[in-house]
Amino acid sequence: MRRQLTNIYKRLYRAYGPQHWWPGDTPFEVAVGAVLTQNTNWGNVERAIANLKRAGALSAHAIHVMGNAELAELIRPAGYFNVKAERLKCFVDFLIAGYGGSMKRMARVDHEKLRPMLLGVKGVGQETADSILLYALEKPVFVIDAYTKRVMSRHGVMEHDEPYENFQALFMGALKPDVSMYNEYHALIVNLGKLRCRPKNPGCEGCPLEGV
DNA sequence: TGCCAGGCCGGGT
DNA sequence: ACCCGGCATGGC
Repeated sequence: MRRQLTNIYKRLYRAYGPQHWWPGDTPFEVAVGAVLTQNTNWGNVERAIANLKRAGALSAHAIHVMGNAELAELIRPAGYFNVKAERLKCFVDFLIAGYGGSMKRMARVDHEKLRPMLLGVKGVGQETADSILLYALEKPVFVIDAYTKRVMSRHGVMEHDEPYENFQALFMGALKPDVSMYNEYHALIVNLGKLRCRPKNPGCEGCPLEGV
């Protein structure tokens, strides 16, 4: 299994090169993006983040003091804007209450302790928590998402309906903890999913994983 | 035009 | 412990 997972990584990396994720200028912006991109096209998230920046609202304090309706209006392009406004608020409340609004201070917490705390925030599920841990806080945590399940199940690594924890345990049991590799691996999978590994394309023609 | 996008929650079984 | 409906915009 270790061989197969490293092989897949090497093939993707050779085919597409480094992805330099996460798209975002600061750890806080990465965390905001992680919430906004839930079941949502990244392009729409970019508009929402641009709105926040233009309004000078891309900070823990600004979001903390903003009304839910006003926040929802700014993030409207990201979809589910009412729920996401509340979720952003919950995350920001958590960040302010525990770490004075500082991602840097939150990063000092051991990730095995921090992960369940993040999961306790309403609106932060496993993928969002792990995206924040890996991409905003640079913790060696492997992120699983819909693409990962789709790609890996298609190549016989694991059944698609296995739960998140099983996929994550598979990767983290097989691969040494390595922040930059975990970062690239997940980004490459998403890139692959966007490009061609989709339900309408069962053959994956020309896919770098052909035969794996 | 309909389907899909880097999920998550709450209520029901 | 699972299953499902709801949440919503924009691109193709």
